[in-house]
Amino acid sequence: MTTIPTPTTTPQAGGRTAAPTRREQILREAARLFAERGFHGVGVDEIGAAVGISGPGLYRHFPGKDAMLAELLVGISERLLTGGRIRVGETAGDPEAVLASLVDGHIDFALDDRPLITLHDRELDRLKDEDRKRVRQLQRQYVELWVAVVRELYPDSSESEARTAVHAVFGLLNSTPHLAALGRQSMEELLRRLAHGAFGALARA
Amino acid sequence: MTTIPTPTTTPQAGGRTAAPTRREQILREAARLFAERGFHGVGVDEIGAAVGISGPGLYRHFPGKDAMLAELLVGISERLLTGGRIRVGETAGDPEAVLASLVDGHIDFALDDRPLITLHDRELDRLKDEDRKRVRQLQRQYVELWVAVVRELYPDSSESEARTAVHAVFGLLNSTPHLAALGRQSMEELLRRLAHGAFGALARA
DNA sequence: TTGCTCGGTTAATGAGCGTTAACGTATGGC
DNA sequence: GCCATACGTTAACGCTCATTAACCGAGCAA
Repeated sequence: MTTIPTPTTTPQAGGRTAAPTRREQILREAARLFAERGFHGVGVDEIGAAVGISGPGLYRHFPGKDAMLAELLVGISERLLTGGRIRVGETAGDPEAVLASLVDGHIDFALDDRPLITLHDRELDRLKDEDRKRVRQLQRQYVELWVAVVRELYPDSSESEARTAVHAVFGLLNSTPHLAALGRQSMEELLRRLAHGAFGALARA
Repeated sequence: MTTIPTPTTTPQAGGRTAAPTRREQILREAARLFAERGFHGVGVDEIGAAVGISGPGLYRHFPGKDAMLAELLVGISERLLTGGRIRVGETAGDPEAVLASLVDGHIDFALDDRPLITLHDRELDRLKDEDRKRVRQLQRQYVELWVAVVRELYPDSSESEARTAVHAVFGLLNSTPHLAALGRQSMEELLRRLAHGAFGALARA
């Protein structure tokens, strides 16, 4: 494991939208392949081939295969959380609007980044202890965002009831990767209705 | 791959509930381990150790590691389908009752056999083409069972809408493996309400 | 007893794969 | 012009791991 100029955070600090750097290409393809065949099911040679370089060439960009997975999982967790926080901030005060915004955000995410969503709950255990702890912490905070607003909206439900419901709705929304039919628009619409329908059941106790 | 007296179906043809045969022990432990760490993440030595024998001893009971996974996935798919068919038969004529029964059955299954439910949609791709086709066919038939009754109950929804909703509710119910709190009874009750809430959203179009 | 089958054991084999070594080549600042 | 750096390449190396070989004791039927 030779040391690399590894930019622990995302590259190009400015936030510009330039041509995708090689690093980003690799991450995207690795995500796709990991999601398709599992972390252990994909070889470094395959990942390399997917971006037009061969096997060990990857080690110019990442210290190892593990590091790719770690960056993917930490990255997705961070994006989910900060996205969620922004949405909560935007609509603060109106719990119904907050929940709607969280649902919409999560749907966008599930539809745009299927492979990452898949990885998110499939391959967490392959991480080094440190990374896994970080990811779990981020996940927990994201869930708490939802739980808080759900309890505000349905005060009769208990803490663990709300938390379970949130996890269940995540399961519902993340079921997306398995399907393709139905087109983006109607998919969005349908998932939204199903999610709100599920949450609504918390009221009719 | 030496040939084995491999009983393609389940052992002890009588249907008695005897002490679990060695074969069954192995399958149960393999399911647990595969669910925890993924098919590639578990070694045969580990599976052997889990039942008190060592690595290659498994080959007295299965022709290979793949065969264990195949039997698990085919088995669960068959049980889901036949269970579903029985429930549909029992309550035929009353779509609402049929759907309720399917939901209850699936919940029981998800709560009783978490590891298998996890495997079911995580490791399908590790199967030989033949087995994978068989599993997918069984899954499809099971889904069709649901789709038929959902469309009967909500005639306004299109075929693909109904199918997507069914998959989504599966995702909701199968989210179970991730949690532990809340006790069996209330978990059942909550999942039931969430699932019906989601389906109900198909009406309010 | 004999000898077959059942269910184990440990040691060897051989492939796959992550990682490292050693080596090239363009490019861009000095 | 020079040389360091970035980015690749191919060829080992070494480990893990599924599978096979070779061997063994306990029942148990004839």
